[in-house]
Amino acid sequence: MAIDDVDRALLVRLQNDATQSYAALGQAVGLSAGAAHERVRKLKATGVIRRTTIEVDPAALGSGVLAYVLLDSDAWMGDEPTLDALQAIPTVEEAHIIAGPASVLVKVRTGSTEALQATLRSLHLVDGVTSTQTIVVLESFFERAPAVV
Amino acid sequence: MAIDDVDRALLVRLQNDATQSYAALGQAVGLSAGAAHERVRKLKATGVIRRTTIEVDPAALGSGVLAYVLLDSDAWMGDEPTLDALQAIPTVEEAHIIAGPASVLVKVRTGSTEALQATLRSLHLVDGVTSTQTIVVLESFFERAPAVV
DNA sequence: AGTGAAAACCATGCAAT
DNA sequence: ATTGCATGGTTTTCACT
Repeated sequence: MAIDDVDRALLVRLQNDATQSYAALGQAVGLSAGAAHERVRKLKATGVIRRTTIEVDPAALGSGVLAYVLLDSDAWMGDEPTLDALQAIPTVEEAHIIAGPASVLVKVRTGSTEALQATLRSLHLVDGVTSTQTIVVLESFFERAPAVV
Repeated sequence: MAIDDVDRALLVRLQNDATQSYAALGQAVGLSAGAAHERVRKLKATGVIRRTTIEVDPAALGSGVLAYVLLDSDAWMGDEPTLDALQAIPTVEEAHIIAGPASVLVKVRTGSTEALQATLRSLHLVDGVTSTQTIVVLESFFERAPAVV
């Protein structure tokens, strides 16, 4: 799909506030409400907009501990069993196959260091994992949505 | 604020789809539309729900390269000038002060390895940064929203 | 692709409990 | 804190451009 500057402007505005009306949205980018609606419909249909969602404050829900964990392995971990095992751990927010010393990088968010420890235990139990290296976040400067280039 | 199971159920449903009506939302958790609306209003007022937003597919917008970069420094980087400098680089999606060998961990998303290189150059120009260590993501298993515990 | 308007639907406020 | 209802606004569709 071809995405032009108007689409990008719509995406930026919806990223900031997805509750605004199509009338407001259209006015901001110089379009009628109907036209704005049609563009957003297409962006959703083609998958550029994955979904409309809420951004939750993890700290308000009691998840104040953030860490990144590097997983070393004795086998190739790029297959579905690994994905399933990692996805089954609710405190694992991201999982990536990486180039470099380790095999997999996961982002973990928990409510306490004890819960982090429990997650590390779960990670050690994933097939192929031989060791982990944990990077504990002391303070987050920011976590923001992907830039709309 | 006290968050109960009904609130959590509402949060999970809104994370999946923030476009549904309060009638549907209320029915799903055993509440009237008005009551569901009132609960969501409070969750927004107290900051548990930060905002309603769209989730964009970075790949569809031409950002297919993901990397994590560790920054070493010769000074304390936990202050505002560092935050501002990192925030000013649009390809930097997250920045965290970390415990361990390096000082700062940043998440970078670009459209090409050339653009990644340009971001690394920008990171080297940030005050205090002495060296960087880049972890390139080969494949993302998943990136999902924080779990509502 | 965009416009303008019509119809169905929903958010929002309020009185009552 | 929840309900049911009224109303003003919004989404959604459609004929026309």
